[in-house]
Amino acid sequence: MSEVNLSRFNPESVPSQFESREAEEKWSQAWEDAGTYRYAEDSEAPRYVIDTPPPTVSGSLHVGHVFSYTQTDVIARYQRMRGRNVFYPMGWDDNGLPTERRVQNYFHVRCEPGAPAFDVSALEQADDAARKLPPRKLQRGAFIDLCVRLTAEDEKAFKALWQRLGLSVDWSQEYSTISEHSRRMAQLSFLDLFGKGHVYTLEAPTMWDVDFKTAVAQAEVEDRPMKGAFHRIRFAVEAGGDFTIATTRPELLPACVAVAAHPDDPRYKPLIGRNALTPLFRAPVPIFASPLVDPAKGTGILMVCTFGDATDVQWWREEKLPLRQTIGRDGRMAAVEFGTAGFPSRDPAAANAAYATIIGKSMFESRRLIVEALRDPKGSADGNGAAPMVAEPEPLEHAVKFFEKGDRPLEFVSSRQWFVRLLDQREKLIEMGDRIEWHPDFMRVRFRNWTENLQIDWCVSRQRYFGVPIPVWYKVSASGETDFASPMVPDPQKLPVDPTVDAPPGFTEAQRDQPSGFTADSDVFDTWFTSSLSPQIATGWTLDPERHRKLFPMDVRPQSHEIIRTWAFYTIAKAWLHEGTIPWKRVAISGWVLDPDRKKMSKSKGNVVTPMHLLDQYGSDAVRYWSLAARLGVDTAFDEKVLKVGRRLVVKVYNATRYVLGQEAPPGPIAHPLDLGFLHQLRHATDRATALLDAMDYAPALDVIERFFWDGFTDSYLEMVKGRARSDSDGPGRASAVAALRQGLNILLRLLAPYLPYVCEEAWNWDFAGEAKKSIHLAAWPGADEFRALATSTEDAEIYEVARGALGAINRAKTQAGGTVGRHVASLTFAAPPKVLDLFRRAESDILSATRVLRLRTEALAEGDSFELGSAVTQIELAPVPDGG
RNA sequence: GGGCGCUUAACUCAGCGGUAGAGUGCCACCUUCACACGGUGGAAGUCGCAGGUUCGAAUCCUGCAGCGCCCACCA
Repeated sequence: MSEVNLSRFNPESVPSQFESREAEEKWSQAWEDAGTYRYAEDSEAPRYVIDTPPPTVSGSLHVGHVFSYTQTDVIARYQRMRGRNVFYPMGWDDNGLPTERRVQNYFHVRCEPGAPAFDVSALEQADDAARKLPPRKLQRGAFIDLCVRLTAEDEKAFKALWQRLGLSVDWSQEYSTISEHSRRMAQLSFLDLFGKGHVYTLEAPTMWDVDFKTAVAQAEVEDRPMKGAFHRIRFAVEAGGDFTIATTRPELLPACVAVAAHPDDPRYKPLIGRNALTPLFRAPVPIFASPLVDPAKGTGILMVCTFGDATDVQWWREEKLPLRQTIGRDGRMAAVEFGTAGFPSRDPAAANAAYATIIGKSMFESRRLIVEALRDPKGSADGNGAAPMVAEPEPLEHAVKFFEKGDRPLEFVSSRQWFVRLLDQREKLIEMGDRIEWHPDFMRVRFRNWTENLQIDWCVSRQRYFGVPIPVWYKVSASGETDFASPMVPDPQKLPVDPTVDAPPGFTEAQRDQPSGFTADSDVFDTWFTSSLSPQIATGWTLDPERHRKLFPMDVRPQSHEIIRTWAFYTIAKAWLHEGTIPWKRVAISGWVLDPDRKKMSKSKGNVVTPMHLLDQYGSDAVRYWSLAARLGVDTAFDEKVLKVGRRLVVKVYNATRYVLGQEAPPGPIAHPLDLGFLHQLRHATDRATALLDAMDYAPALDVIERFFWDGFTDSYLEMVKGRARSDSDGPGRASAVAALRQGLNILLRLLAPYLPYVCEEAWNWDFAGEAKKSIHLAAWPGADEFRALATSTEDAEIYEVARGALGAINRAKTQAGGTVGRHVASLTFAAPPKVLDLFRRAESDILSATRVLRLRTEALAEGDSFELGSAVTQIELAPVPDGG
């Protein structure tokens, strides 16, 4: 039984149209003031913990952000209404190269570890005069301060968008990946891994970006198709004879250290074990056999250089070949001298003359010059009068490795780097991935594939400035040699440190870079090293073990699929290495927003849609509707029509509430079978939506809720009870109708609240919020107890369904007879089996009132005959159109 | 080259073993007292192609094609 009070709501007291912009401003402020979405630190209520993706704030905002973040928010809101203590923080990823570039330009500064201290607090944006001077050099701490300052502005823009969009984030849990806290966490992570032996430093050939001048990790590398050409170049055999190799990188000829052919290739078998002589440089290099050589590719015999590609690195290791690094860290040809131990040559004078032309030149320029030289017969290794280039270059397209943010191909450069050991953890990491629920499930395959195919340990050191410093120093021997074998790390209590500024334990600043003193590791961590700690940063980890225990492992990690191999992978790796567990129970992978031509939106293509004007035009709720109509993991073409549909729903919710709350009746129970039947079916819809939301299927749940709202409520039930709800003669019927309308609306608003937080909050507050004005977003999700109290039955539901069907059948008959909705029907015959007729009669007056039928005849069909409710109207006669006036 | 996903009405998408669905758009009608950002009704699809399993397939299996994504040693 449910009692209703006389309505306290006057529809005239609210605007006749929903003003989204005003509602958004009003309610986002109200929620923040009231702490509606605050995580309750001390509560023992079950928690729901979200590992929010920190957006890169230096990037631009586009609809993709709105799309994926809204999908997380609906889950947060649902769980909150289910009574969970929701932990929903927001981080900002301000760490990394994009920010570094912006800060350099904005303030006209450069970072240089070891630069003198400088107070940046008064530094302003550089003006033209300042730009004429060389950039100011800053030590790392000062540079980081500027980055923090500049990104604070970007973060404001993001925060404004998130608040406008109605993300139910707990803003007291805000963090950024370069903050002191995050730096401390990253360094603690390093110390923990260091103590457990999971990190090591090594001088080795590493993938290197020549523009950013830093090492990069496998996860940040992508293949891009590039035009190239096979160059067929004749080598001499020292004992006599020659052969022709094919290469796409002739500029690496001076770095050639060996020649390889397949062991079973009859053409080259006699050469194995002998020495070849390179053209131009006359370097003697061994010829060895390797099954990795494809006899069908090129000429079937190839030159091995340090380093042309990953196979070169492998051969270099396996065959213990010498290192001849000609490409410098800037991508230009380094100065080397032939005729020395490192660069042997049978004709040093000719070799040096040839090499002199390319010193300091870029890779492409060097290639051009070397090819030109190879066309000259003088360059041949055996002086037989023929040019080493035996044919014109044969164009081809091949995949070349690039740093994902880079513009020029990666080179393999030997350098000292820090690595996290992951190859030895592959099986465990795969196991962790399998323990996690992936939504949608097929995304787990991406994780597995990546983990299985991991080739190298995680290179975490970067030769950059704006990042978390690697907290390491090295001893310098009495003779001035740096001892990389035994790195020194700081006291965990003293973090964060900057080793280029702070001295290691037991040393003083005066001993920096001195014999018998110490030297700093001047590198910073890969930004993923910090980002992969987003759960630990948010919980406080070892700094607040009790809090960490409550929040970790987390419930869900929302993210997009292109960073499974980075963010998801590294976060799983960190949780495993640090605590031997998974970081979260579920991963929710959002799809991409594609442009209407189904192409990925990207700044370079110029097809990016920015979100603000959409919010202005359609309102946040409608934009959210669009985001939430798309299932997890499914890429969706941007379609403004869906925004219109969302807007339509918002307006309908607003108007339906205005109407329902305007109905008045004396208190009375919900007793009419049609009313009970309506609520019974609403219960069904609620149960289905609840089950779907529990499985994170928010989009199908929205479909269920929305469909019931339109078809089950506004288009049918509401129309049928309009008459009874203002009846002067049927007091109990009127009380029942008004109570059921209010009850149904109350429930529907709560079901829609996670999707359309603004309009639902607005409508809720007209009456349902009560004296306390408690937010709908803290109201309970409609549950079984609530419905049980209504004592509905399946028979009621049958009455309601027959009534809906009859309404449709009569409307159809009316339209076909040429009538309109408002036209009265003089007489109508409704033919159905007795059982259906019986159900029909229980709601007859409501049906007739909604369809304006004046006189009804019923006709009982034989039970068991085929019968369709849609064609139950067997006769209809419209009433005459009343005279105008 | 390997893997994953998608292919259903003009458009955007649901359905995933039992007689083809929604919304938009289109057509007709309606100033009906919540809402014209509305209402009522209608037309519209051999569910990418070819096989197979089944009493029955858009739905399961196999193969193929197109699109997209992820991955793969640049000779």
